[in-house]
Amino acid sequence: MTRVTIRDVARYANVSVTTASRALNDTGRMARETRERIIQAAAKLGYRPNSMARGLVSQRSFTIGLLTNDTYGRFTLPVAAGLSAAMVDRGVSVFLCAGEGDPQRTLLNLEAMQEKCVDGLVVSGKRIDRGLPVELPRTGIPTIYINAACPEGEVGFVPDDSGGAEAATLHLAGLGRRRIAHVTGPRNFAATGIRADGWLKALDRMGLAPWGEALFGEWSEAHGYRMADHLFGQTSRGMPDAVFCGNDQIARGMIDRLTEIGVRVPKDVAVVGYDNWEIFAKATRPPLTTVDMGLLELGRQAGLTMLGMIDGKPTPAGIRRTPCTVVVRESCGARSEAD
Amino acid sequence: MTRVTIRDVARYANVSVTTASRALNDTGRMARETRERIIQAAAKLGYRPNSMARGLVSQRSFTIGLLTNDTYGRFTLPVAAGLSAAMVDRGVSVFLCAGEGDPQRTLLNLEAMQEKCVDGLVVSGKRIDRGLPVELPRTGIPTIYINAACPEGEVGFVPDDSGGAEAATLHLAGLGRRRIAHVTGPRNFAATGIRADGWLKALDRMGLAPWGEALFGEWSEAHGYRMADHLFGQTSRGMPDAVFCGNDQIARGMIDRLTEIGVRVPKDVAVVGYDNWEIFAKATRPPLTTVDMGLLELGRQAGLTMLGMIDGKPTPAGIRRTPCTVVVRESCGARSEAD
DNA sequence: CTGAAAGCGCTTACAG
DNA sequence: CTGAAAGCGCTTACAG
Repeated sequence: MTRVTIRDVARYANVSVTTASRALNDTGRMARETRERIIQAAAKLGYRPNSMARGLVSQRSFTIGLLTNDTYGRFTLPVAAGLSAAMVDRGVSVFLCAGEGDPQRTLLNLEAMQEKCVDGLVVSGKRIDRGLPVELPRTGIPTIYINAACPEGEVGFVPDDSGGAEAATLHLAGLGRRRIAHVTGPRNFAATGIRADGWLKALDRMGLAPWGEALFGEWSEAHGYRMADHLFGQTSRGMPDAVFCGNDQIARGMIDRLTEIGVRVPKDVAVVGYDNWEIFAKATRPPLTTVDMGLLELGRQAGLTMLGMIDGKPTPAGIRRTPCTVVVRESCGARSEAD
Repeated sequence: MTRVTIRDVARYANVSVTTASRALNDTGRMARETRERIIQAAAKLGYRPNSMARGLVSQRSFTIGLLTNDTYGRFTLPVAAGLSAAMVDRGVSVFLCAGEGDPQRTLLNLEAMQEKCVDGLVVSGKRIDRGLPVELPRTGIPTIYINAACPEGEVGFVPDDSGGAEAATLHLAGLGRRRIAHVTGPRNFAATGIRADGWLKALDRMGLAPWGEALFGEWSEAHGYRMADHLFGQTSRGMPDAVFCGNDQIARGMIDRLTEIGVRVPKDVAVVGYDNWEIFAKATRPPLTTVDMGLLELGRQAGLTMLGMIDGKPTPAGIRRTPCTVVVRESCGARSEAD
């Protein structure tokens, strides 16, 4: 029942612990035959190196901490999956620390991570203009900020929301839409501003005028629902023929209301969402064309970068923007004739 | 820049490492004054015990592994948050291992957890009748199964779906509804059967006959949408005055379609969902009364139990069912007059 | 090519 | 009440 150690392996293979260690780590030079004999002995005995012992001497724990304040994890979970996948292949595991936006709890987690001697720290949030509820003490631990405010001189990863918004708008324009409105979340989120800029930029590129101003509000269905009335209620001033929404919930509310008041989607109005929250986007009637932020890949990239930082590779500070893509479903009519 | 160790603390407080260790761990007996002096020295120097070193000698890593195959984490995330909260207070951190339902990856994670010498393992899934895609090797590590198939002789946690379904149905009956239908997910999920039984049990208790059979299908809005037509399409055979839905998505589809065909919710028909997926339930028009599975608390309970198992406390095998509660919103009319 | 020894940072008998 | 020593399971100079 007691765990097999490197001593057991060494004894079994008739070598010293030193040699066993070298064979198992593929370092040093030794007779091929010896190395293989040792490796086979390890396999035979079901040897697993004790990473606490290994960490103690090598001063690396082969762990990183993921600090998140995104309780429901819609953003963090795909990121975590990508991160974890990149890491596990290299033998590093990730601690999940749910801060719940509470300074007390965050601090507790932070201390735990220090005691565990994590090799790196990933701070993951749900908005790019807010950091942790506490100041991160200067620990000297490599740190990456994902979807969170990234302090000067640190490295961050963020989806390229400007590019995503542009792509969405260009998709609409490419389908012949000319009067493209934008309904989005609260004005005080950095992301809304960036997406609105992407919308304007794409319109400008196409020589199109924006249909009114960006309609800021909440990230909710209710906001989309209300803005449908706002945009399509008074026919006097004409109507947009497309709406680019700041997230999928808004798009859902928009489409639901449009359907209720007899505006046909996509025939009369094309709608694009943002987030590609699949369970949501696919259930919208019609299924929602939306922007995917590529969070899984973002997490993977961040993981690779973290691995480099841990290995001491020089890593320039600054924010990396990873690509967003338009996922075409049916709410824009791109497939109305094709399929 | 180099980390402060217990030796630094000992030197600073003018005691041996042994005494420092005892003071910091609050073991042994020594002059109060000495103990306090040491603790203050530690605080002053910002000492954090190295848990790898501590783990090496105490044969405990103060970590557990959370193996999940619930990619999107709707179920796992609240569970993980509760688990983590219960654990962090006791100094144990949790590794997040996303198996993605892939045997290869799951195995890799499992090996990583063994190398990390986790004190416990939590297997978390999204359905109670499916386990990990690989057989868990007999490691002797305390293990808890949450929302996943729990092998004979192991300990598991699961929401009390039968009780939840009963409570939902009784809520409906208590509001005077007499013709209560049930629309739910696929027949081959264990949870659908259990919830359907709860529905029948509650009806029986109230002396009510079920309105037709349980309508199995998918866990989707589309299914709810279609079943609305099925239940309310032909007026010839009468209509239910309430529908208990197997999850919130089904309820959402149901309500959306009901509204479209002119059936008023809750006036004509009361609807209850299941899951209390808030972002969803709150956006439904009207906001959805639904069953909350208490996943956060379930996770906390599991964490406490795990802590006990790690400490060697005898823990009877078997499945624990944690309570589900009805969250009242507006889709049943419980508040139609009140508010 | 191989091994004995020191040491990573702790805890815990054991001795005083 | 306090400390010197051994040891947890590894890796890595150092010596041969």
